[in-house]
Amino acid sequence: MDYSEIRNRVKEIFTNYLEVNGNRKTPERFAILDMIYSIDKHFDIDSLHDMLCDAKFSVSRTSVYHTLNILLEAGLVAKRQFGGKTVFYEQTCFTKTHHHLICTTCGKVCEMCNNDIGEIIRKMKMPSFRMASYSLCIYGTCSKCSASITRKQRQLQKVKDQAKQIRIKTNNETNQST
Amino acid sequence: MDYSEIRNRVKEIFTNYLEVNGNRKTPERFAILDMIYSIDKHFDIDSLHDMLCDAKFSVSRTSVYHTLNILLEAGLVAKRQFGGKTVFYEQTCFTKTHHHLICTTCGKVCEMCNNDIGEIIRKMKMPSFRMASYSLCIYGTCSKCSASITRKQRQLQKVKDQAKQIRIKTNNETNQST
DNA sequence: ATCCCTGCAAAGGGTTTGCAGACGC
DNA sequence: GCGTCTGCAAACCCTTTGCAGGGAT
Repeated sequence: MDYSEIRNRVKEIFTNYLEVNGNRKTPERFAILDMIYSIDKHFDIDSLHDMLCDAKFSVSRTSVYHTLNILLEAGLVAKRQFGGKTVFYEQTCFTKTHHHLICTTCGKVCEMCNNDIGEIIRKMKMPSFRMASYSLCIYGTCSKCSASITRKQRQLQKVKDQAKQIRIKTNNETNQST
Repeated sequence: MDYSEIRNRVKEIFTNYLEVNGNRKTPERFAILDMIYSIDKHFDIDSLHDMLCDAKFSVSRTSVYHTLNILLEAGLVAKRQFGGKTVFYEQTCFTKTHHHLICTTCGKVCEMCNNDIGEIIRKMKMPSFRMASYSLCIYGTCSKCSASITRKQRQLQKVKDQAKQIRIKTNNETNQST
């Protein structure tokens, strides 16, 4: 399914949801939906708002917040929290299921696909629970931060070694002088 | 490993962490750690604070916040966000790995164990990423809410059916009168 | 014409910060 | 005794709420 078709389909779904729930079909709401489905990664509310303003479609933050809540209820977007303060959102329809790799050092979040996990989760027995969606967050250290931590540790080791050398030297001198 | 041994072991780990990082070993910090490891489920900061006050160990919220950050860095607790506003925490050491079932209707969070998933995640190839921990959140509807939704839908259907019957009756009467 | 929606401004609430006194080291 | 920690109060910031005007139905 290509880009424009996805956008049409989600628009259709949203239209239907708004009608069923007796909500109004305002241009702001469709503009927000459209913008969200033009972003293929997770985003925070500020970025979304900025993007809408840049696209010459100024919507107030209030409306963005309100519309996102409707879209959440409609199941057209998902909320994501990766441990930091910022709350992220992402599209859910016609999207590859993916997981998140979160670097606890720099805070960077990467996406990763793996179909095995999704299958196992869907097959999992959940007594008296009807699953709708899931979110897998993997915390750790990215390559960049791993390298920088190793570098820091090496530097620390160097300092310790130097201190040791100085102690040995000092001891020797003290011993020689006595 | 039994309860008191776990508490001793985590205290040891925390002591070591504080020493290595040049932090002070204050009674508040150990009281908070001890309280956390006496709670075997996730908890929010307010509950933790209340529990400490109830246990005749009044610690300020500020200290609770600060200590939790240290414990997070030390890897002795994990932060959990389930989509709502509240931030939860839970113990990480000597704890059965578990996943969370979150009811998006009532907000209730249940814990569920499944070893298969943990194994697959650990075996998963993550290019240039060193995994430390993971969090799996499963969103859906719990049995109670499922039942109540079904009930509501049935009621709605009943109202619609009644309306239909009235329409039919009215039509018949209109037809008869003409 | 109704009344829900937008958007401004203000309130709300959880978390962080500044600072003075206390206390671990 | 030094330097950091505790705890109070205030600041901070994201999100929600109240309200008046405007637009969808």
